Amino acid sequence: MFNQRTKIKALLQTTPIDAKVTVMGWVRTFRNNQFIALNDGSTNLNLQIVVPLGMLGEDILKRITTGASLKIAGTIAKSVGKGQTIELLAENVEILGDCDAEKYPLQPKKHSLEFLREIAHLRFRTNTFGTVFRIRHALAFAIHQFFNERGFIYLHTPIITASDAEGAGEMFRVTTLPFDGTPRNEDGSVNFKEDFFGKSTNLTVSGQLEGELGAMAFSEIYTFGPTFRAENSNTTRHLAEFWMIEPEMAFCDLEDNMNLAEEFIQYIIQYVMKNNADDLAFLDQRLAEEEKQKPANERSEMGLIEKLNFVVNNRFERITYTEAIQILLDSPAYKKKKFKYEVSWGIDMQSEHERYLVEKHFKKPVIVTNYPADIKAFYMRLNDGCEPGKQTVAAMDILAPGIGEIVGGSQREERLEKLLQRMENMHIPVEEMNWYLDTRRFGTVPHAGFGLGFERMVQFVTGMTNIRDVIPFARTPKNCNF
RNA sequence: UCCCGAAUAGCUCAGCUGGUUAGAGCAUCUGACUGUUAAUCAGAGGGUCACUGGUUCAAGUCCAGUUUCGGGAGCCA
Repeated sequence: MFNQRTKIKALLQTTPIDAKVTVMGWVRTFRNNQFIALNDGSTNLNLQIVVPLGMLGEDILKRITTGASLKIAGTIAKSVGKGQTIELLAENVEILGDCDAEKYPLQPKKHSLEFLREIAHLRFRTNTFGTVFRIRHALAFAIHQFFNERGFIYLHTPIITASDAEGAGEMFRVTTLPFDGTPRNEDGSVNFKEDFFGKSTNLTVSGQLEGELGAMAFSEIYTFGPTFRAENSNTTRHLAEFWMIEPEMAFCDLEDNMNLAEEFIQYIIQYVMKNNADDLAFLDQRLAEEEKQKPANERSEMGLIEKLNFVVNNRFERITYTEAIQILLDSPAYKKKKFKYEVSWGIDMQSEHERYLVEKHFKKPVIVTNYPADIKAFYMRLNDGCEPGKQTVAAMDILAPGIGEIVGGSQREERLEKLLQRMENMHIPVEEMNWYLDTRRFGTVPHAGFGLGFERMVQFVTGMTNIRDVIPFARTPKNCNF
């Protein structure tokens, strides 16, 4: 019985005047006892339903409230009023689900994002979040399409891992051991032999190491899955559970890696611009109104769509870490002592430094390459021929305006001896990593890859400033609702 | 985790140097009206001023602690 319904997006696209259709959706507003703004989530636009005066009894009219779900049959007509091209002249209105107006928290008015975060189970029904999550979907789809078109294999790397050498922060423990009467060894430490996997296990912080194993057979793979970090981070760009895309390519160097990352980002933005124009238009306007509230000197120079167009049509700036440090040292900000943190070759650049490069100096996405080896992970390839004391690795970070680091990647160290040396220096347990090292023992090849934070990408494309507003149900320290 | 700020009606907020009965807009309810666009007009109901303790004749207001939220920083994607 429900198959007969027509989606509102399709109606607004095809405008089939005089067609008899049935629509189903939720009431956004009911004006004048006569006009229902109906939304079914297929688009951010509503379909106006016209209920002829006197057609419905008082008892039914009272039940058409904001949030109620309806099934309406009628005829599509050119709209008499302004504000929409077509409307549905109702012939039959059925209430599928009532919505108590006194208890329903969503009103036909502007709500704060903070309030909507507290009712995340209902916020999909708002214009803003409907739009954000349609774009999130479009980005996810575009990502799969991009890699599929290029012959990458989608590899499902494990979520539970026994490796603690991934080196990307605190991990969530996975265990079935009881809290009371935990089995102990003679020295008092926990006896993980009794645990489900017979060893200590955690949720993954990265699929990269397993991804590399796939690339050593398929040439190109990518992962796209959830990732977990038990960091006590309370910021607008961190989550305890987030999604990450990690391509890994054999026969690939840092240059190829950068080219792919840039093409990739431009491709998925273009996909959304083409397929979610209504959604982007809504967000563009939303952001423009928000900007108006700000003092003139804090307003961003570009609108959302303007910014996306710019990113799609311009090459990213590419500089080495050494050049980046020099730009910072030569900057007016440095000379006026505006930076809180020191700048010198060897530092791990702080947010203020990255923001200066991206937002003030270049005003576009910037790829920084060849970082000092001391501040980067063990698996990154050591560059040959460095100055003494200035050893660098073939790493690259893409920094985006307003977001910061959106991509982190590198060419991997494929030379067994150098990798072993590096692991020893960094106290990585070599014995436990033999499965990883085997790729270097048996037919090793130059390879590279990167990780893209999916939520940060959604933030960039939607202009949402808080990462908790671009994931359906955010997991952050002290918050695991819904 | 650190720094700063906030918490008053369902929502968004006002409430001054402490002083009668804590206000507004929107939402809700009742009624009117009907081609509306977050409809409009009239009226009504709605509050443990986050929590705990303290100062004071008197605390929404001052102080301390706790909780939660927001912004920034660190860690990072």
